[in-house]
Amino acid sequence: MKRRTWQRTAVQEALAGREDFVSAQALHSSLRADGSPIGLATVYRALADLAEEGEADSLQAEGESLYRACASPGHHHHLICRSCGRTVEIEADDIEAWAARTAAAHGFRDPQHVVDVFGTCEACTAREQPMRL
Amino acid sequence: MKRRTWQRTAVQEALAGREDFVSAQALHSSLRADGSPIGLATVYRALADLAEEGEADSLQAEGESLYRACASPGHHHHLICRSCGRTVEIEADDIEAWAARTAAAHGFRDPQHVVDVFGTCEACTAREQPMRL
DNA sequence: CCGAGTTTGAGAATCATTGTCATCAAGCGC
DNA sequence: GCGCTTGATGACAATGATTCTCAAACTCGG
Repeated sequence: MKRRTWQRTAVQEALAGREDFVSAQALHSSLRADGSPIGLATVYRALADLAEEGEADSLQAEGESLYRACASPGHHHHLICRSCGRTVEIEADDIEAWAARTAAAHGFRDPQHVVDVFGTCEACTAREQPMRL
Repeated sequence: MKRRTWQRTAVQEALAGREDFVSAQALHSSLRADGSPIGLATVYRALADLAEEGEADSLQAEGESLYRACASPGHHHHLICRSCGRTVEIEADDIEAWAARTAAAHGFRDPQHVVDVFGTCEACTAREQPMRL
């Protein structure tokens, strides 16, 4: 059976408290900074579990895994600022349909897909090019 | 200036000779198995270069980078068998448009996107469930 | 409260990838 | 063809994220 320990709760809450994608390492540092004596391995395990249970989304960037608490429970994708990490959840039924159709057209079963859009958000665009004129 | 060494050529050819995504390690083993005394670091460097020059596609899976020679030069996506790695290149202008539209709708600039579809190809489906009845 | 079975955590271990640096060789000018 | 300059190579160390190990601590059902 799955047990409810304060460590798991702490990870869950720490994740819920941010709206950007974080690495396990960063979340661990953050927790330690807040005075929690949680172990690194535990953070990894908790995040992996959350991701598996669908309570968190994960993506790979620059060789590390990043996690984020899911705002909406269902399947969705992300629009991520490549500069500040701010993330917007987006739904795209058209994409789901397209992926399923494409897979089927080539005889592939059990289609899964990775669809993420990266860009520079307004705030970061403004910060990087302060009124160039 | 960029020099043309037999090592780079070997990597390029080894990649062109396969139609699935391979890891740098696997490609290195493969080359060594064919009698080439090429070094691992060199394979990594060559693949990174090829990817940067747009001659190879790369994607992250299970914590490692996989590479594949590009059949079509332009922008495209992949339909990948999660069991055998066989890959089909797919084009999806609709997706490009959707990604651009979505990014713009949220004020994001310079949209880039990651779109890959995974599934189990016919051959692998057949192999894994040999006439279950 | 008790006992069984999970979970934790410190540190070791793993694994892909990158850096180091002495040596090698591609392409230049001659 | 000859040498030279400089980027490329490769054996190995170093890095960095993630996972494993295993004894001790803890959760939950009874």
